[in-house]
Amino acid sequence: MTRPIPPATVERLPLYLRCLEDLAPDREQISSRDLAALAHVTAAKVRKDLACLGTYGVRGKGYAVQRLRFEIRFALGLTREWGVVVVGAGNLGRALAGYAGFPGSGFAVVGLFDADPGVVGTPVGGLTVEPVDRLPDVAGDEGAAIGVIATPASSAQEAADRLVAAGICSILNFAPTLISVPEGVEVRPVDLSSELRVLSFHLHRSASDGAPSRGQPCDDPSSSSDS
Amino acid sequence: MTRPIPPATVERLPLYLRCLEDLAPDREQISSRDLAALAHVTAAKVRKDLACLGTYGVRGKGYAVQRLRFEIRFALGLTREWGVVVVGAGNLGRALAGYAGFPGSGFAVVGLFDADPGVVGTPVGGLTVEPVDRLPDVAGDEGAAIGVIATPASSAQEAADRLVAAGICSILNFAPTLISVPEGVEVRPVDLSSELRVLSFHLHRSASDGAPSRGQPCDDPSSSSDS
DNA sequence: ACATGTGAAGCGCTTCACAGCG
DNA sequence: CGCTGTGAAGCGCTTCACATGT
Repeated sequence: MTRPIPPATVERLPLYLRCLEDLAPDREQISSRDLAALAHVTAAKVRKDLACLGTYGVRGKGYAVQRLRFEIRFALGLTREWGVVVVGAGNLGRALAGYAGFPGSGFAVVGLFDADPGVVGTPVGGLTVEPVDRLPDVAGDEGAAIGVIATPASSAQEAADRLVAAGICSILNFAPTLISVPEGVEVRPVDLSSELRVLSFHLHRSASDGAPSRGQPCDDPSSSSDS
Repeated sequence: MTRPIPPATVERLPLYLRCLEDLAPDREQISSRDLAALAHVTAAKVRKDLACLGTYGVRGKGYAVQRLRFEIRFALGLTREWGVVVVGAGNLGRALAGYAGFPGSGFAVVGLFDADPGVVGTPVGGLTVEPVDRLPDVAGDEGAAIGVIATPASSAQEAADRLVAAGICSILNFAPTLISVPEGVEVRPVDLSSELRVLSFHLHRSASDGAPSRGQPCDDPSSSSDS
């Protein structure tokens, strides 16, 4: 039951959870097919993924929504709250600080830091921007477990070093650069520019395949796809 | 040479390109091993990926940096500039508008929209926030090809519908919800809350495996990993 | 009859190992 | 000799099909 969950499944569990959370409150059961439609995946995938949790659905009926929500939260470690610190208090950092810590999310932003003295002291949501030097203190006192890097690329490695030094070993990196960290520290890059470039690839490709137009090979306001 | 490039390779090309762009200007050659170290991947992967481009390296020497940069840009469709419109002018939207359109990126933000009349008219960078109703006009006039959704989840589907109606078929969705679009429209979700939840999974897991501490199983300030 | 759980087949990506070329 | 380009093996994920259970 607590067999190693495949990475691909771990990446989808948050998706299922969000679909389940958005469900009507009176919905008690859901089939793999219906959940698959909501999550934009296949039903077989849903069943295989959920089977990893040791959560048993009911044959002929489906899964108990409430139970399923709990099982996924449990598997993801969302039965407790994790402290998050954000480094970089520009627009992005401020957006992420508000975005991440909403009540009930399982995450609480406990610190927002910036290297620029001109920004330090600014109130953001319920927090005040602090100097990066205070990172170790805050992270330690508040028991922060996750760090978010929202600095320019040029400061990202330094931010990562500070986070690691403060005992944080899970990092979300929004800066458009790779960072190096000691073994045992997990970094997940989130990169706008790379995403745009991948979109560019597909635009470029479909522009070449037939349609000679300027990059809008779709003129088909047809079916709103799945459900 | 223009054989279908595997999706996994497409996702890595922007990474290689960024590494090449960050290289010292006088660097003329680079081996697959060195590029692999910079990109945090394996050398075999680099060679297989680059072979897809029909870009030939020089045996015994490596790849010509300049040439390689051009080939990757070409493959990604970055030899021209793509117009980008951003829907949602909160902190996130403003951050993305500045982030995406910097000169030389291959992208130009041509419009920033918001449904809130209180925000419309605000200057952001070189742009002014416009009402969403103007989206079709601006997207048409400026030839925008990519849309970025930076609205709350509750408005994301509507934003997507407006983008599609305006003829845009490549969407980057930063809202924490799935959106449905007609076939032929590509959507890439970028989701902070899911990323945090995946990090939570790993924290949770390593906290269970041995270390009884509060979620910081790493106390190992050892090697700064690879190269 | 309906929907889950699961072996097995299918498929793509990664890794290996080395031939080939500069 | 060094490094690329590439078949082949290895591995994981997805899909299929159906036995199983209600």
